[in-house]
Amino acid sequence: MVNLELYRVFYTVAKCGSLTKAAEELYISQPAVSQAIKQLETQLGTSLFNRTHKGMELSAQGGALIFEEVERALGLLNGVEDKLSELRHSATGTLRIGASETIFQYCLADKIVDFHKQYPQVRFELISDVSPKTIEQLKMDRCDIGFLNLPIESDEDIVVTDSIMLLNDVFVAGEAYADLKGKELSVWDLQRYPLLLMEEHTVARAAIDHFSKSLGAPLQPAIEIDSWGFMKKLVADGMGIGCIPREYARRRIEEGQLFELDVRPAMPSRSVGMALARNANVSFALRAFMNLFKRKN
Amino acid sequence: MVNLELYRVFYTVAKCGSLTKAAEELYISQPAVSQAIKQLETQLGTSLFNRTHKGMELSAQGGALIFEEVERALGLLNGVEDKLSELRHSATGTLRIGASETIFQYCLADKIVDFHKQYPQVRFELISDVSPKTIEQLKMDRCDIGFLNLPIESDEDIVVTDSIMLLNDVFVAGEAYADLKGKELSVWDLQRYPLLLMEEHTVARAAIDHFSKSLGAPLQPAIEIDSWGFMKKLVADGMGIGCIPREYARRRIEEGQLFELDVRPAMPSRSVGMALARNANVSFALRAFMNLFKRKN
DNA sequence: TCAATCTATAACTTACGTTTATAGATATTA
DNA sequence: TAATATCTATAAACGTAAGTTATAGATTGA
Repeated sequence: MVNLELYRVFYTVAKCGSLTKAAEELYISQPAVSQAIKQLETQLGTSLFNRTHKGMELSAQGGALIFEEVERALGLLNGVEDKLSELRHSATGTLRIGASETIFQYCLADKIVDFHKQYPQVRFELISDVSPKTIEQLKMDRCDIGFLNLPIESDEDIVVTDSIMLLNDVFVAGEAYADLKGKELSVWDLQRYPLLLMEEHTVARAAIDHFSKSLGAPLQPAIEIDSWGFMKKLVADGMGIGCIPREYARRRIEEGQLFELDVRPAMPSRSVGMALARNANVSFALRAFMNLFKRKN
Repeated sequence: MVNLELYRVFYTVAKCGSLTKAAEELYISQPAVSQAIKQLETQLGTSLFNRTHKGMELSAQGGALIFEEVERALGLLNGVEDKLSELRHSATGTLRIGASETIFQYCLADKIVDFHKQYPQVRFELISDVSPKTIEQLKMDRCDIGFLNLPIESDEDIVVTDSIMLLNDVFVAGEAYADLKGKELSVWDLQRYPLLLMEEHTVARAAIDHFSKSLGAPLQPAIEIDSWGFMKKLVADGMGIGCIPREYARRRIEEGQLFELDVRPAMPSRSVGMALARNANVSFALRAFMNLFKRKN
């Protein structure tokens, strides 16, 4: 098996037409080049060059037969270097983002649109899954960055970079409960109403459960739902009182379809974080995308 | 600039999915492979593999991006080795033959046809030129083998392999000179007839000149010609007496259009030789072709 | 918990590629 | 016809990069 470095020497000599010039180009001495060619010739069992007084020229039945293929091969390998280097120094390639549908919708959609305007060369791959699954995706190198509902279990292979958004869970109701507008309520008061809560095994639900239990007033849902959008609709239709991050319900609240109950104490805010696999490559594009979420001080 | 050998390691690891197996395949130790990959990764500035408990898998934003190109490049370089090796071990490629038109016609035509039947894969390049020029062609690597009218000046860069055919120059005439049939003649007798001789600066002419001068009876041509075919026609038409290798005029003699004069002493025979450039590659095809001219003992 | 399989790392060794120095060959210039 | 310049080839000495051995650490499955 031939040492591939010899092909680089071969190519350079062929292009320069001279051992001496090739040596300069390769930043090695002329005898080194001479020996390399000799070695390649013996290993291939063929003389590749005609030695003339003015230098080296490809022999018709040796070097000339292989020159173009060697050229293409070296071109490909150079391309490989360039490709990766470009990937690190300019915003190209693919950005694989993992997050829950909710986070995509409420936290990322705008950012992704903005980013795409600025760097149209970057392709997106959006992988929507619940936060624990997103962590798996990160570990399995199925996505480059994940956006997670915090807190998550600490994990060796995952680096949580930042908290990019605060979520404030609030209780909301529709016109059917207009009498509650402006009234100060406690968690105990809520137990008397039909509650619409996010389904179990979600960070949002865990937050409510933990909050209500720690106050000694566990809340039971009348209806469990797996989508914020659906919850908002049902609550607006008067099905009961919902618990939802204020940020997700902003529009309906502004439009008056929903109003926020004045529950005290308020639930502590949750946050959405940004996570990377510990050993992942951080491409230029990824870094640029992450910058969109830098805290503005 | 990345050491190209590292790509071979990269490729093998990618295919094997394991450092350990790649090490076996490459006949080097596992740590050597581990280090090579590490080195390639640092030189390319990117991690190429995901290390898992079951081995190495290409990372989506690293190795997977370059794998196919590396594969193609290595394929090309392997192809190069195969191509040259095939060229030495089977009859393929191109055979570039240099010779004078005459030699092509009278000595080589049949052989080339035979060879082509046996090795249809071999392409021919026929370069017809006078013998001294053919020597130049050999030196300049424009042909692989030359067929020359001997003798030639001895030359450092040329190896004359063999004498493949004897040429016996004889004097011939047509029916116009029928009275000379069967008569024994000397060179002096010939001086009285119009002679058709090959033009100067050819081996054939030099042979006649040398022969006649050494006998003290230099022969002057009435007509100088540059083609044996034309000479045969003119002689047959009665323009004079021609001097031509018997081998070239065989058909016309057999058909009775020409007859051979009984000149004594006869001219010494000349020969056609086979010549190679001293440093040339001898491909399998070339060797096979040369075998056609082996003396049959 | 033990055995089997991975990869990673450190320290040592060796062999390959490089350099230096020089010779030889050919063409160009005076 | 020297003398100079410019090629490549070769030998010997050298130094480093690549490979080896040995071992650790991590994960999986019996």
